[in-house]
Amino acid sequence: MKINEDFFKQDAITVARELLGKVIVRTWDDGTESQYLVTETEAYYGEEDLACHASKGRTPRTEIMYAVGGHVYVYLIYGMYWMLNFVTGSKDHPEAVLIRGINHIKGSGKVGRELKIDKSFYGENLNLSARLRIEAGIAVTDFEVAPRVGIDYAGEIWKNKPWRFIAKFLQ
DNA sequence: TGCACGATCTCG
DNA sequence: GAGATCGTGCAT
Repeated sequence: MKINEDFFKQDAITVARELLGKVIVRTWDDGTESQYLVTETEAYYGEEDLACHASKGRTPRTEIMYAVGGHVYVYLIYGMYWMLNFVTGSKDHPEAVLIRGINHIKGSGKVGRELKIDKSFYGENLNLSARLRIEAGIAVTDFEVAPRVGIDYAGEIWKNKPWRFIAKFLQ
């Protein structure tokens, strides 16, 4: 079952938590589908969040984060890994949720590789996409909260925000 | 027009 | 512990 299309209009922290246990459905070029349960996420919230790419303002790369929730934000990191994010919140307020883990797969770089994410997914609308959609999955009430990973440059305040969510099942 | 660096992973 | 590998943002 498809989720409410207003789901991604909530703030990034809420969406990151609620995304645990949801299902990412990937439709491949040959028409077959694969389903992945979301197990780990991170929230990036607003220009004031120094760990958020939008903290440097609107650029061609971050532009999509300023769109209303429900769009896909992807970017290349370390020249080899495509990171999958979902834009959240309202128009003109940059927020996104990074998918760090699905099923048994841990590590956001591996998530992008498993789902065959690339530049062409940038800006995709989840409510219209033929390749990617989110469906209601199982309720996750047992999860861990932790600081985000790999953002030492963001300074004490932002670096320590407990905006990483890890589902406790299947660990 | 050039350069340093990253929301990472894999292999020694 | 280092290398792979390249788009982005900022300095020239």
